[in-house]
Amino acid sequence: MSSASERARLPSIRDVARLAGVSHQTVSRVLNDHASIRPETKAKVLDAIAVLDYRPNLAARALVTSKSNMLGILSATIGEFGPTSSIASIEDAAREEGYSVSTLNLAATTPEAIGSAVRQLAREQVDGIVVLAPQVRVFHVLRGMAVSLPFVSLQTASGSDGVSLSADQVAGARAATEHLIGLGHSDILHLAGPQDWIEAESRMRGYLDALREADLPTFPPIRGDWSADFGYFAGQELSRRRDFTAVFAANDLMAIGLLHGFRDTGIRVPEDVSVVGFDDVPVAAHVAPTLTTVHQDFPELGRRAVKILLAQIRGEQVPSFGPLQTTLRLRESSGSR
Amino acid sequence: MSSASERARLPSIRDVARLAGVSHQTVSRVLNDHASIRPETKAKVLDAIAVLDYRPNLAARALVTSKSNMLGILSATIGEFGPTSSIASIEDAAREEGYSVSTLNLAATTPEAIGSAVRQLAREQVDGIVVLAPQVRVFHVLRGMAVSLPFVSLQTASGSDGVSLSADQVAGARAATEHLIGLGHSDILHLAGPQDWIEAESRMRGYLDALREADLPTFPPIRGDWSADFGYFAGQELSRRRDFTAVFAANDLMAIGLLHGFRDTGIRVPEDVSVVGFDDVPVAAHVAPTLTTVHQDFPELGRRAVKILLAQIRGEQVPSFGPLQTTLRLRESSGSR
DNA sequence: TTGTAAGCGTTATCAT
DNA sequence: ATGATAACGCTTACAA
Repeated sequence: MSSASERARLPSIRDVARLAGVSHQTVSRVLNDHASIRPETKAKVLDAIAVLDYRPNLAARALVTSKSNMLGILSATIGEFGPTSSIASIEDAAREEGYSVSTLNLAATTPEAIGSAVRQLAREQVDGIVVLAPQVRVFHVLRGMAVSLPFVSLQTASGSDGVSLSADQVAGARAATEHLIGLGHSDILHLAGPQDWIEAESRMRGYLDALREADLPTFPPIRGDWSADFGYFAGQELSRRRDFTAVFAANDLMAIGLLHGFRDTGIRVPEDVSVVGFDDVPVAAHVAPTLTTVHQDFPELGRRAVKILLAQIRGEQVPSFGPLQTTLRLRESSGSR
Repeated sequence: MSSASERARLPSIRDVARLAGVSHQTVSRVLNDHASIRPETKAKVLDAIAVLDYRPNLAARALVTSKSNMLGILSATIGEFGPTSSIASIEDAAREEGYSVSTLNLAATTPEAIGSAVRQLAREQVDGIVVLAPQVRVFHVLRGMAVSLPFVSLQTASGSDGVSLSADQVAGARAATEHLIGLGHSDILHLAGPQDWIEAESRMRGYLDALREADLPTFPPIRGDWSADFGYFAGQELSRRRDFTAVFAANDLMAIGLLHGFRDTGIRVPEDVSVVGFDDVPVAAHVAPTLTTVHQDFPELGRRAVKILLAQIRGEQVPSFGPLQTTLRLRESSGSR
């Protein structure tokens, strides 16, 4: 029996070395599979590792290499469907490549908050950062910081010089609007996202492009906050004003609230007004009426982000993906005029 | 000008020491605000720290203390509303206490997958783990592993001896069912969650308890997978069988799908059948008809989890919270018989 | 192919 | 109250 005062210490590289009858350096070489090592030596070491159930100490490794094998996620999007799906896939993709993931939720998007968040992540020694903070000003701050850390953003800021990627929001919004135009609508409103959001701008641009191209009148967008509650409010407000026959909402949540608002004020969808959303959240296919929307492949977005970031970190050729396709999902909420 | 070959090295504790004219050990003491240090010495050190913009190296600290100041989140719930909200608040609460957070998504809930996930987290030196893997079998594995790491689970397994906490699912489900009974319903079905899930069991128990207490007939539950698609399918199936007037669904997504299924088969809600869900997801208030459901405070759950875990880690008295209250949100989908 | 020595940046221990 | 010295577990040199 071992003495009670004995501290349980995890096996180290030296314990492995002793058991295998080699130097600790040889063990290290096996661990990092160095070229020159005799097969039988390697076998002995591997054996010892298995016997002792040895696991390398990541902190020690991080200390000496100044690489943590950890990625940071900087997020400013609490609990929304899209970003959440992306985050999950980022984590998975990262782990598959041997990286762990540290997530940090931004409470505010003030320069101070962003700065301290990035510094915090840097302190944690993350090797790179995935940014899911789709507010324009976050980009400004990030660029201004001149961070030496590699980073990728899931959203494309117009004129952004950093590496970034995104589904083609403009094209998706344009397709949605063109769909409405094709149905014979000519007075189409846009329920937009918050002013500061990159995606809100992209979706609005797609909407405006489509209308302009079809020589149709544009209306000043209604600025929402992405929430279903706001959509409901907008629906009630819009019921007083009947100069339109279709609404393109910048996301599904607002669209669903809008449907509710219309329902409560006696506006029938799609008979009186057609509605199209964006994102294709899981309930979009089940609300009443089922919601026509633009589908995005969020998980793929996350996977691509990791690929790009890791290439940067490793100094490899950064892959360039084509814009991620969005697809229009036709459902009941949009009908012909 | 500094030479080009000069490697940019972050300032270390020794650089600070040199600038402040003290030993590196004194700097360390200031950093960990040790008791015995002369105010003026401390001031000098703090000054030097500010000048150099010094930040302690977390890896080095982790190496020597074998504490990482990092919490692990082990999750097996991809993208669902509740867990996602909790995770966000766990991260926030942890950061507030000076801990960072490493999240790991479980792909499968096989013993092997769970084991390797926990080992991975342990390798990352996390000081404790929050488990959001509400499958019963995950608990068995976790307990069987006899992990020396402190851990907390957001779900309460019946008979679990580990520390855990949860909203009172049974009470919430019972309240939902009693609400239906109070409306005059006597034939109430339950659309349950997957067999293996703790919360599915709790919600079913609440349902059964309420029925038994009221001396009403119980029906074998319909086992779903939490998805809106399944709810839709169930709605269509149930339309052939009209021996009930109310359904209590184990979550909102299934309830929303169910509403859709009923709608498509001509069953009116709440006129023909009443429906109650669980979770109060943001769209629940906006679907048609608006969904009566049980509200849970997921963020608070996350905060409590962190408090309990940190108390364990620090060896303090583990706080014991009362069961988190759930509240019934009355909406249109439930009506009197 | 393998071993020896040094050092990563911090805290812990023992002096002073 | 402060300083010197030794770890922590690993990798990167360099030597054999």
